[in-house]
Amino acid sequence: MCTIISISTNVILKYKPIQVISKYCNFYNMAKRDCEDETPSPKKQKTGHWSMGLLASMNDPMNIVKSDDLVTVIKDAYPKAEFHYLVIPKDNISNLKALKKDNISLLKHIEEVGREIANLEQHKNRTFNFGYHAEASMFRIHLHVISDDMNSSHLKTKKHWNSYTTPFFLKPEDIRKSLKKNGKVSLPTSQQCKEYINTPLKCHKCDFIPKHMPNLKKHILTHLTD
DNA sequence: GTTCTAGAAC
DNA sequence: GTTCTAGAAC
Repeated sequence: MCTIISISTNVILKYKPIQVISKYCNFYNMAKRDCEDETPSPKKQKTGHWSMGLLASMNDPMNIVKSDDLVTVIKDAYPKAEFHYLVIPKDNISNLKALKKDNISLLKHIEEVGREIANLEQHKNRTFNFGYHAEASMFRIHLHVISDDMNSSHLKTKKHWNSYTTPFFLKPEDIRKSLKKNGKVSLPTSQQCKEYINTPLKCHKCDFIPKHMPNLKKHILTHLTD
């Protein structure tokens, strides 16, 4: 856990400008403290830094929806729709930038498992979207499998909304294609990511332009079907 | 990733 | 005065 952060911090130190270094060092120190804390609280000992949350979740049998040799599927702890799952590889791939051509078959498997989950009997008459966040907050790549109702008390901010409804939400097949073609994943720049996240709110199912999030949340109820 | 809250927007 | 958003969290 500490090793991963040390390596990525070294890379950041090599390439990022000073302001960003300070931001990441701060993040590094927080995570490092969690790793090194000799007398952690029981809660801390279990979960560690929040960015490690997925790893803790996938190791807790209570959270596991399905697993096989290659992947674990968990329910998102803060679902942004009525159904929201994460398909996570057992192989420790920290983020999309760490993907190699060798991982293409694993990515295909992740998508297959995602489709299986979406096609479960309990999800009949539901439409699901599949994607990776261009900039994820949590370690270990994870495919979002999310129903398109977007109806959830945990969906609160413009960032939440736009992270699933703009090109910030990367199609799994595009990830695989760019990996096959270029040997690495082509990702939007951090500036592009900011623009996607700051895109004015718009309903994902019609032309409705909401005034603000509460307005949008009320509006999407009109699209619900059962 | 979430929580909290100051101050902007209404 | 209330609602809403955006940024800090050491």
